[in-house]
Amino acid sequence: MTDSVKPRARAADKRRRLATEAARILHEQGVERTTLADIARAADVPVGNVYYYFKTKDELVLAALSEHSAHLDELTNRLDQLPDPRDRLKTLIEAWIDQREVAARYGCPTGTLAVELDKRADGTLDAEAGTVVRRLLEWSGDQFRALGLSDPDDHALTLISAYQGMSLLANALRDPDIMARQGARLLHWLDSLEAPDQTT
Amino acid sequence: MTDSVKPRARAADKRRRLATEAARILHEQGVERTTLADIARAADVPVGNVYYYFKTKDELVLAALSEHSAHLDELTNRLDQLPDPRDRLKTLIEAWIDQREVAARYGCPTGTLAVELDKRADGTLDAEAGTVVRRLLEWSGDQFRALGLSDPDDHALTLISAYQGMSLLANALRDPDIMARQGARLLHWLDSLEAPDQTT
DNA sequence: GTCTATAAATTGATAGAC
DNA sequence: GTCTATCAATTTATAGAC
Repeated sequence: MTDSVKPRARAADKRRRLATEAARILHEQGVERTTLADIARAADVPVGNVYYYFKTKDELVLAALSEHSAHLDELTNRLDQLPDPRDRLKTLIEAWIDQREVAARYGCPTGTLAVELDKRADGTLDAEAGTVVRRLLEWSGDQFRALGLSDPDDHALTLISAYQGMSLLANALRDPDIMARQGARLLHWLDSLEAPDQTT
Repeated sequence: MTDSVKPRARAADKRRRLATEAARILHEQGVERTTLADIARAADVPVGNVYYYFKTKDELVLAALSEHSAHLDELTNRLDQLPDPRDRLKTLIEAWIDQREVAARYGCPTGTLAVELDKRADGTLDAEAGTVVRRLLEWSGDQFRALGLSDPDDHALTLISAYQGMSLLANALRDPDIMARQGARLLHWLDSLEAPDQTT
């Protein structure tokens, strides 16, 4: 009875471990330079066994993307607990600054994945990374909208664009300080935004 | 006499053709997904002959980077003809907007290369893409400095970061309009910048 | 469900004829 | 200088034993 449960639990565990390690290694090494053997080794799973859980390498990439997507959900859910939309956005920016060392070393996980997946002939995964970015854009737009700002979606575009840009530059120049400086500027920018006066 | 010149001229031509096509194809397909055969075919050079001009694939990547670097030089030299630094920056932004279709399809050539080269274990090419970005940062910083603005280097960082960010988003979402909208915002931002009053 | 062995294909790079 | 043929290594994916 107990024996029939354990293997199943371990099987689900292996799948999760593979997805988790895939997310980490694909971020660090990139999609093309990462072999299935790399991921299998990190997840402590024999190479041939990988195909029992993921039929192709693309499916593993997709699983990694889902991991990042889940992390994003977790973060926005936590931010939604804050009553003030402006505080939510500020806390988001502070989270980016906190991650500056990782960003300087490997870039934004979703952003670099988007760049890499775009260069693939397949065409099946091209849009997937865009979906994650779009969700972040929509959540940000909601916050600007709640603040009563005009053009909330343009503000969201500016914010996320700034994040992707500073991550890329921090990564290209290997300088985490870029994240800190541009992050501080974004915080100041947020403070300067005012809703149009509705009383007139 | 004339015969001895022709082959030499054609040899230099082949090298240039290889570099030109490498720059184009590496931008479109990415470094890892582009084979030497791809570049050789596009440059109309037999595969085995490529190694006479470039000893390794990395050297071809480096040559492609030099091409992009030369294009950047050409652009800034042209912009330097304009008397007003602010006009130089505005014309630069307008050039970005003009390239929106290419950016939406393949991203910024230097930016995507920087992302890809960072993911390589080699370590020899990691810094090379950063060098090109840094030159653009320095040129921009010079313009802000000429305008008498405080923190010219931070302004440059904001500008180039915005460019990289909007290119990445336009590419990830396959939407050239993002370049147009964010470009317009940058133009407005440039107009709003004022030098600190020196008379007081 | 798990794992080993190996197939099948691709690709960076070289040898050597012309 | 130019090109063909090919090597050597890597990597995705499968077949089949346990």
